[in-house]
Amino acid sequence: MDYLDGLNESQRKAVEHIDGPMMVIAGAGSGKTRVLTYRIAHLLRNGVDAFSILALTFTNKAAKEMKERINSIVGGNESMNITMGTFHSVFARILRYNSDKLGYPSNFTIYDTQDSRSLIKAIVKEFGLDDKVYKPNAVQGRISSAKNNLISPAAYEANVEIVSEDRMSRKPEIFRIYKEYAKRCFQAGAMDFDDLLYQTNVLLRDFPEVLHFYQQKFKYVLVDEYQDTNYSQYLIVKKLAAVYENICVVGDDAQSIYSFRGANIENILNFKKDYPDFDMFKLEQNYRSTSNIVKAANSIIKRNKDQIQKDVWTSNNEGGKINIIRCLTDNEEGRVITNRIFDIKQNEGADYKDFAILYRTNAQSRSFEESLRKLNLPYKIYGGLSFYQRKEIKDLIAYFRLAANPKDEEALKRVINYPKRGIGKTSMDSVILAARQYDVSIWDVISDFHRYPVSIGAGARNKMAQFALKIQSYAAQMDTSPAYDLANNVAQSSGILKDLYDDKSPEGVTRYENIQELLAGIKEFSVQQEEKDEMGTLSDFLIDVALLTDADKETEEDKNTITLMTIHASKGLEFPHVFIVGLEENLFPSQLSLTSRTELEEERRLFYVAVTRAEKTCTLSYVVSRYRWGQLVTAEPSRFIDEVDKSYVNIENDTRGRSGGRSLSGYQRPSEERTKGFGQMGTGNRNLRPVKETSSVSSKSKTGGGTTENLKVGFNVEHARFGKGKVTALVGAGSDQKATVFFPRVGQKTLILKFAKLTVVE
DNA sequence: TTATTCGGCCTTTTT
DNA sequence: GGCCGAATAA
Repeated sequence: MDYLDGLNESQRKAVEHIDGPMMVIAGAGSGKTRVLTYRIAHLLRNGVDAFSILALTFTNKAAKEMKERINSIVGGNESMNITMGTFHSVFARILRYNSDKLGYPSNFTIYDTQDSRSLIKAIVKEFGLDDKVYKPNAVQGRISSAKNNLISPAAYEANVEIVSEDRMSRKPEIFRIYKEYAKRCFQAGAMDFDDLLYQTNVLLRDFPEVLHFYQQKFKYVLVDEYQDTNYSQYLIVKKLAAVYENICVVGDDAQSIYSFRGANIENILNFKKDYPDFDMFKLEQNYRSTSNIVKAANSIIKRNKDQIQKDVWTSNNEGGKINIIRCLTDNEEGRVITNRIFDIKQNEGADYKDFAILYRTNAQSRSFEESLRKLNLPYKIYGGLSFYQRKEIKDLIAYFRLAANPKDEEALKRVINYPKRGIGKTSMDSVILAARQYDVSIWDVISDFHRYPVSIGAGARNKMAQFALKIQSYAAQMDTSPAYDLANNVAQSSGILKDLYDDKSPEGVTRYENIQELLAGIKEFSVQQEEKDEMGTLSDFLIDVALLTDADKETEEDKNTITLMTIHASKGLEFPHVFIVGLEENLFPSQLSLTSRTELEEERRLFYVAVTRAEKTCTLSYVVSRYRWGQLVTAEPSRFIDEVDKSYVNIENDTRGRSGGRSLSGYQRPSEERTKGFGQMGTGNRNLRPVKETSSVSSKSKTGGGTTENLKVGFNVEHARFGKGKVTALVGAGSDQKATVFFPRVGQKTLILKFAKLTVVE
């Protein structure tokens, strides 16, 4: 039992617990993943069949890593047979096997957030409701939380409390939208993210034989990050584990940060009710952080009222104090933090991957990106616009989705006229109207105009019929060709590849490359499937795509880079040096979370999560004024800064009460010298930095005509084809003026201002 | 039907 | 500052 030696007492006890319900409350950095991994390995060593283990993780990447670690402990590749992944991906697959029972096609589509929102928008419009009142985001939120609490459209309508809430908020028609939304998703053969859990519940509720099958199959159930499960997930787990009760949940109430998507700490309390004789294990020794960081984190979280008593401690070194940095603007924050990273790297020989910049909102990444780029430091942004959310990727995937399931209306609407084939809005509107009247999907209409006649021009009708034929020919290959062959065929014959190839602007080139990258990814998928002796079809690939995030798609070159991400995305990760930025009132804590104590406590837990990501150093920063909605607004330091016990804190550059910014010079001067040294900034002197000109310049130049006499050498400009660049020379006069512009990625270009569309940017 | 511009409205956080 | 939809022009 050599593998047990590396564990501490409480870890080992948890690992050795085999049968019966158990809960592990694991403080931050206490080796939670380790326990989970070792416990599964231990189950396998003790003769438990890998096929009978279900492990639900928070990300697919975590699942992948865990499988690898299990293999390295147990040897062989038994972990391959464990059902492991996120709730969404595991149950999406289970739903696929059983979709016929629920009346869905087995190739059902998974609608992402954008798809659902656009469907809701369309419904609001069709109902003639005001989308200022029925804001798609808000409506979607209502529907989503209904589903997460397993409230069907009918139950929603019948629920007095919910309906009166909607009336109070002057949105009494939400129940109708929900009903129509559910109907249309079903008609389109589509499930949204919430459906993957909701429909799983329906399946297990209405089909006892299915429930029985999975109860027998999954004799051992493990759930990671249990504090972040919602009611819908809770009930799935409860049902599956009801027979054997070999259920192990792992979590930390102090790190519950997903209540906005229905996560419920109550699930931890319910656990005690559901399994009164459960065994509880507490992991309280932190192996990750210095004692200053652990103590500081404890001093933060103890302000929350709602929590399970825990005493997280560490035997690690004291380490440095938590640094607090004040900056004047968000741009300066970017520079200061970036320079700090550079210094630490130089002085301590740290790697880029040892650093993380964590923020509350994705929008904050901009200033850090800019300064990191200027210093030529490698970084990777997680979240935000992910690879799979890019337009060109979504476009191609929409074709794949249609091939798998032609009734997928969101995909159809997306690409029926892309690349352009002369099917305009007017024709589409008539078809949509007809589809509603016949009460069928748009696909039904365009694939059979004889049966569903529509009064539109013969030209448009022909084009649509042609499009339908094309999709049908793809669909025919769906189950017979490997994913890559079909994908490649679709990319070519849909015209997407050509459309992007013809676009020679840097953005166009990038888009083309992205498509190639996607195809390469599919190729890899095909090869992997072949190794498993399965022919991976494109629709198998689609499940992965819908549920994959950037965290799951890490490439070799990303390995040694500085990490930029939201605090939410950082959960479960750790870094030697962590920078938590933007600690300002109304930003962190968020303005939208200040109305109740529970909301504020969740923000505080978020802060706790952020601080506990740090191993060696933790730095907090805030800004005096920040650009928000394009305007400079003043900010107050976050209350959270004051909530950290003063004995673990080192306040730098605190110029409050003194003449502003003076003590900051200690940072700025070296930073500028360094910037110059890299030769990235051109002038290097901030006083000479080009500034935004009056609107007359940009509006004149934007229209493409007119002169740009206000344009000066040294200005930063943007050109539609080449992106951002700097004007290096101007020749000529009036509308014949020529500008020589240096674009970093393209090189020098001479543009005739009469034709060039230059926008002056800062 | 398509291209282009303008104005309104944002914004938490993610599967 | 950026996105989306409506309005407008070609």
